[in-house]
Amino acid sequence: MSARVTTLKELASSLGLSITTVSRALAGHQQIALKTRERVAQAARQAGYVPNTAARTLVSGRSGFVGLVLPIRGPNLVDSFLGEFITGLGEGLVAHGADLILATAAQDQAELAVLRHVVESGRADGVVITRIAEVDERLAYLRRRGFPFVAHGRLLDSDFAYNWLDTDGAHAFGEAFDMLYDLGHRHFGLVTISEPMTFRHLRQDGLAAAIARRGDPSVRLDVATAPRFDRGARIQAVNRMLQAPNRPTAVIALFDELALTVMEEASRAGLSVPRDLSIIGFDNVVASAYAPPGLTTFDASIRQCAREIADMLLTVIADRPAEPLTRLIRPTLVPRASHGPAPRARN
Amino acid sequence: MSARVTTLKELASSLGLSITTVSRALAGHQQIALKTRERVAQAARQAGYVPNTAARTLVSGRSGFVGLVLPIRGPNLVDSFLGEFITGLGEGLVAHGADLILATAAQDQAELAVLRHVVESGRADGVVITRIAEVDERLAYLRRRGFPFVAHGRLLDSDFAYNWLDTDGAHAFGEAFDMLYDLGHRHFGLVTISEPMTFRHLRQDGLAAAIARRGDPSVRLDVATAPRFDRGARIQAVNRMLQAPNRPTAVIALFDELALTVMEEASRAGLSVPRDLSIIGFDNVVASAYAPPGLTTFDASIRQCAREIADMLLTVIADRPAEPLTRLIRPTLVPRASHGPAPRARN
DNA sequence: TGCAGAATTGCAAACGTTTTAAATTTTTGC
DNA sequence: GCAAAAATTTAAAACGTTTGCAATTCTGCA
Repeated sequence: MSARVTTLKELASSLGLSITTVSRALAGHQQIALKTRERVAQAARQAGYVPNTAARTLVSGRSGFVGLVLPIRGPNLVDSFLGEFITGLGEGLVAHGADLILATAAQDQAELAVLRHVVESGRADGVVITRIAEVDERLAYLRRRGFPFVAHGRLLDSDFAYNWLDTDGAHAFGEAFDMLYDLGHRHFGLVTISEPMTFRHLRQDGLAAAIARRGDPSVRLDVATAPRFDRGARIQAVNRMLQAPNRPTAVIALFDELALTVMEEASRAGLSVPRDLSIIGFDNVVASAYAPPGLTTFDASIRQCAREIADMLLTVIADRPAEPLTRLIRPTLVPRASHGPAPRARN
Repeated sequence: MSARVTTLKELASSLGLSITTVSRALAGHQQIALKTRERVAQAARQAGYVPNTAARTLVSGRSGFVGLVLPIRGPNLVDSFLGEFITGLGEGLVAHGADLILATAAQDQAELAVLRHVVESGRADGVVITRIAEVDERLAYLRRRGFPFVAHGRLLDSDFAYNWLDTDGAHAFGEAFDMLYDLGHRHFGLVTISEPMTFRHLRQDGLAAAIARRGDPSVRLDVATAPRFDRGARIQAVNRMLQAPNRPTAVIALFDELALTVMEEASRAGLSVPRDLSIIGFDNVVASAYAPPGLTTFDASIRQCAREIADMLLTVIADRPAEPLTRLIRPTLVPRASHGPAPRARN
């Protein structure tokens, strides 16, 4: 019934050769006679020989896998980039014959524990970590172990170097501010989250820097903060901002989901976007194109980033470069219809 | 620098016990004295011992992994369910201590070759296959090998039994028709794809069956077909349908992306949804909630399905049940604002 | 033909675990 | 206090591969 798997031993005996020779022949060693190499390759192909991963990993110490720990959030929360990110990683890995292992961290489980398990069980040759927190124990752990990894995102400041790829959110937020300023806006709103993620600081700092660069004392910035996954609190915070006696004319949101909430609540409050209120997001999620009037946002090309992360990690694994690899990717503005000139009169 | 990994041998010698005893103690064998088991567990915890996956897999023949082959499509096409699906699989697997292997099939690469590699290299104890085609060589291969698998989707008819979980698209399409019929619609449009995927037939058949059940000769059905990933052709086909002298009053789309195209083109053509045209989709993608006026669709709860698939597969791996496991999940209608009563007068 | 040296092939150990069968220690019953 | 039984522990083989080193075969040349 269930077809057995061909092993090196079987292949060897069917060819009248030793296991060693067959192994070397398949690996393409020059020391094996060309004729033998061809004969072995032919037989292996015909027998459908596929080397056993476990055996190979055991002896070589290399698994050919790259690990990613997937945290499970609430029952209805799916990381909106997961699909893109994984597709990109897969693309980057397959070019080098590597595959991805996805270890899930249950909701109540520390992500670090799962990461440790992946690393120390020898399942992976390197790992990717995402969503870097202000104080990130994963980073510290991996560094302590000297285990190959690439971070998607950066620490704010660190006393050690590591491999990372990040989206230049600071630049994007500066660009957003400049564009809105040039459209006449002076009163800005920022909708952000309360979690200690570094990308939040980087983006906010980019905005602050752009404001400072203008040196215009008439610029004003209101900030609305809510926990990332608390939709109710988010809506409340947004409404507090929109319904203030003197509301901003332009709102920049930390990411699209927040921007979409602003658009919904603005429309619910009878405000017209972008006539009464300009809104700019970040991420370019699919819904941002569909939500009327079309959200102006930044595209970070997650898939491409993930692909590069895979490349970087494979380089780190293979070459262990002395200098850490770092890449800062500039997101591109996706201008849609949610931004426009500042309204003349105030309500 | 790079911390070494503790092995069973080290743990054993530090405890003054044999490898065998330590192995058994950690596995919780009753034959090992309770006191010894506790002592070993304590030492293992303290040393941070994690068993080597490769070694364990090699000897036991079980890897603790479940495989999924991820086909890479065009540069900008990401499977819209991938994130949800993987999250669900992860959730289902983690409960049993299993993890997921994601093998990517490059664009030009046969998915079957990658699947074979995953199966025959012993990387996985079972696999999940999705997007079942009318004639699916993966299914045939896995069955021939007797390798544990669960299919997400079904063959239309098969002379053999296998494990599957499917969304009851036939039922949903029947429900959509009935609802629209009761709203007075008699002239229907179906927007579908040309690829030989079984879900297409199942849904279309469900629609046909519902139409037949009514036995109303005045019911008319127009069909627009386009290749799944050819956006241009899709738009053309939709417009041909919408701009026909006698267009349908209600359109059912094979899935949301097609429905969204219909909504866009309808609005471009100056049609008001749902006043002039009712539209119903399938999948409940995120954008369907945002695209005005809000798409009525069916939610197949991919994440939950994936979770069940994981459970099923783990059962299959562990118990090799004689009878195949099958589950038909009924999707739930998500009524939004894109459907309504049939218009009185015709254009 | 014989021999050095190059070319080719093979033996055996190792990777870290599980598991069978056997050895050792402890307990029990009389 | 001793044999038998029960409880506990261990030695060694096995999983399928890679690889250092040794063995064998071949080639060219005297």
